[in-house]
Amino acid sequence: MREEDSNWFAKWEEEFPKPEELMPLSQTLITPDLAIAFDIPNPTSPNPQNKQQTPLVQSSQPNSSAEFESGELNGPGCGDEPARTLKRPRLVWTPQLHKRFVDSVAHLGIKNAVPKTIMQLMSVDGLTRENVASHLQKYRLYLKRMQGLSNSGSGGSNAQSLSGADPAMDNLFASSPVPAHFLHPARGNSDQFMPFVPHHHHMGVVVGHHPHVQQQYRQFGSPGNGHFEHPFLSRQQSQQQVQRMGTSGHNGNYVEDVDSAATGANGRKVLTLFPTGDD
DNA sequence: TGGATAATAT
DNA sequence: CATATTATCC
Repeated sequence: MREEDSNWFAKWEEEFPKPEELMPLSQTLITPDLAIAFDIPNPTSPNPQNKQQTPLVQSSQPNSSAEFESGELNGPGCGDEPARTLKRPRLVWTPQLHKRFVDSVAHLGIKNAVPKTIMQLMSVDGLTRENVASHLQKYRLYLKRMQGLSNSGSGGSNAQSLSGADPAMDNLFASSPVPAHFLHPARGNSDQFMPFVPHHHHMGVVVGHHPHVQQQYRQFGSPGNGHFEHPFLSRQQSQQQVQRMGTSGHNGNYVEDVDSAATGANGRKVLTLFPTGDD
């Protein structure tokens, strides 16, 4: 008797942070396309910016970014985007993004959980099949690793304090609950559910560069949110929810809805996806 | 599509 | 320099 997923979609949405609940993140919430559309310098431009390594963290406002790209956008050769090669920077898989990923896979079923389908189901703007495929690969490894080690008990959905699992993987993957069906492949009853395509929040691609901040488990960021509004952006006004769950600096603590801000260091741009309520 | 490998970041 | 994470190639 597995919980019927009759209302899985409902739960799914529940798990997602609503735009209203999201915290305003003053980041470079601009997608390459959008940037181009606005005729502004491409945030993804290979601009050799100086590495602004701000040693200090955003102690004042953890959830507010220190700066925007407004100033650094215009740099030498920024106006000229040789072939606006929309070369997106490395995609940063945030726990939430992973959550969506896992949910999509779970809802699709292992059988249909192919990169293409997952990507489509996720409806994340900016996400490419390659991104999903790459991550899916890692995810599979994680599941495999876990299956091999967590065989005791069919209870099976536990996965965290395993001494065999790689710490790095756990960190990210443990952030999102792994459906039980994942640990046991289609056995006899292998049927998936309907290919329902949810159209809740949409995720946009954000390309920003931040000096630090990335992990979720650490000090609890004070919810002193700074509210910033972007001058432009009419379609994707997104806000990020910076919820940090950190406890005593110990590991073994998993976060549930942690949203980590992607940060890029020195001239490196990071691509971040954030949920938006637009479709 | 999936897996291995390279590249890059931390 | 080692490890981790993502992109890319086949």
